[in-house]
Amino acid sequence: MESNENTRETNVQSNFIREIIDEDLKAAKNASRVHTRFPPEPNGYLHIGHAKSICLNFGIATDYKGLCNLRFDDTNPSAEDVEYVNSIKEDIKWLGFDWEDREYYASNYFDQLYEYAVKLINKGKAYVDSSSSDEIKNMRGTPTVAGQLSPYRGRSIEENLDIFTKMKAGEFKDGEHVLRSKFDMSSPNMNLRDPIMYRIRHAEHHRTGDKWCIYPMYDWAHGQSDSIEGITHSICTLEFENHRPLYDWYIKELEIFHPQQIEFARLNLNYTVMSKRKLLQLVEDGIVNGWDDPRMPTISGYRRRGYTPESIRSFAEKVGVAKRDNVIDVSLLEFSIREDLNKRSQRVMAVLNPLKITISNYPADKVEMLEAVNNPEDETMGKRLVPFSREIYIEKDDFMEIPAKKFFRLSPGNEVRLRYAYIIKCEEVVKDPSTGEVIELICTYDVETKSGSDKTGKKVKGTLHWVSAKEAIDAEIRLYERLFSEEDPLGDKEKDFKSFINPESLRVLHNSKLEPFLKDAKSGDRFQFERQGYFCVDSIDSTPENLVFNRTVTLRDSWAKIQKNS
RNA sequence: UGGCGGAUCGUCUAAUGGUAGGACUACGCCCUUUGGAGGCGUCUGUAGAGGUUCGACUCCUCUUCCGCCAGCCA
Repeated sequence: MESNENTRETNVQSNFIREIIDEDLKAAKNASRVHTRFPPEPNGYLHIGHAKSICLNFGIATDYKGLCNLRFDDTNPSAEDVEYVNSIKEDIKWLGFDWEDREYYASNYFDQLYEYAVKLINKGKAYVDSSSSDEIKNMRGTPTVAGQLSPYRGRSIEENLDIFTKMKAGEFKDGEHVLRSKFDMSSPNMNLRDPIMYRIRHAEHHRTGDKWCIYPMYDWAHGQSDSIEGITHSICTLEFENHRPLYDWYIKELEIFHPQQIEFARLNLNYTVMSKRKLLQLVEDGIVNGWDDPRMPTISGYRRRGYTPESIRSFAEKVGVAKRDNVIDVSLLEFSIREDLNKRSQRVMAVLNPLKITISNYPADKVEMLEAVNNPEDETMGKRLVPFSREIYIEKDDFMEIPAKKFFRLSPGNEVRLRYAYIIKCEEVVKDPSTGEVIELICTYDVETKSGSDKTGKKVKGTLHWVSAKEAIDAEIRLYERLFSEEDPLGDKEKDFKSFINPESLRVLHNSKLEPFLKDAKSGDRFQFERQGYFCVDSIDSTPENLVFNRTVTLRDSWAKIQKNS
């Protein structure tokens, strides 16, 4: 349906990172090269916070005519999986970015990293520690108390080399030894207290199989990986700021290319959680239906929900880049998708909760085909024909037997316009005798008021959407709301975040009636259901026989606001 | 109370010694055959106290508050 799914926006706003790059370019640093990278660990699906980082890194590369690599930080085989690398690649592509042939893995560098480690041992800057993990922990000290030197810290270079070789050769069990850098056990920066470089892990790696049984720690792998790839600007989140002195030290001791690390504040959204660990819990506990559940803040979740790549890119642009902690209001994300879909989506009429109307003075066998505009924001999208007949459905919410103040819709004796059709008047209310529920309305129409040729000058306050009963097609509609009912689900230290799940986060409607235009809707197609919101065909569960639509986002609803404030 | 980093409308984000601006939200009004969209407008902000200066969000001093760091996770 959309042909321009993956075009780039222009007019990007500057930020402190771009200013640093501007200065570097002015000073002709790195031969005026700009090379970034996006370095996910394949241990979960990408979320909207990653989208910010992707847009930042790939966006900078594009705008400065540089390059951006995709590099998987796959240094921990026990958490990682190819399922995740595939989903990550799909998500980045869908967002509209291209790493060309630069798909790299930290595991590509395991041999080089091993050589670097040997070099550090030879320089007397690394040693094998044979303490247990508890002992190491206890000797580390606290932020205010210096750590103690490991009894193994004084081992000779020869002995270190010997044991490290045997570690690699698989002669020890998990946890028997680690390789540590000999840095500073009394540093006030905990990251510098002889950080571990290698641990023994007899685990199958999704790329290197069983070639290795020692795996580098992130802190040992990351900076050198950047260096090997010639990354000029290594952009990461704030929590790695404390690690930068370590990365700089490794680079200096190894005498290799020095990428500049720049830290920015990660994205947080209210009414959701953003850590992969917590999202994994929601998946594993069955609270949501997988990583791509439309309620998840994952890229695949938003995609299935009906968000466009453009809307997410535009959102990433709007939130900005800075160093202070932030919590973005989800309404900004919702604004971004409405803004995009308003311009491009096909309009259509769909009755979510049907109420039958019989137009008593309309001929029983007559069917009129009425002209409807496909998108008032874009004339080139043309028009379509919608069938109209004696029996139609309107939305239950569009009728009130005793109208509230400012209720402009249908009520007994009142007139409203049917979109693209006639003005009707409610003459009679039919109720279920046992429950008192309104089950049908008997109305009359004014033949002179046909849309487009109405010369009666009649003015009505409300316009309703509708579908012709006989021609209507059925569909399942999934109404999504925010996943959590609390703005900050992690804010209460006493209660588990999962207890704040919004019970209304998913409501399924089975009796919805759609205009026949929708019968050919394809997986992923997006529409505006007039007066309701934006919906898309579910990519997993929808079939031509059983259409399933997901509500991406509601339209802004000023009537709901009036009700809420009264 | 060790180190590092932060603090500008309700929420984000600009202003880099010279008119505190934009976006979202909220609230009005106009318009409307989507109570949509659009248009116009309003509210609200430099954490506090001193100092330097003709002039301070910006520079200096002190204070307060917030985040991160004690994984063989990333």
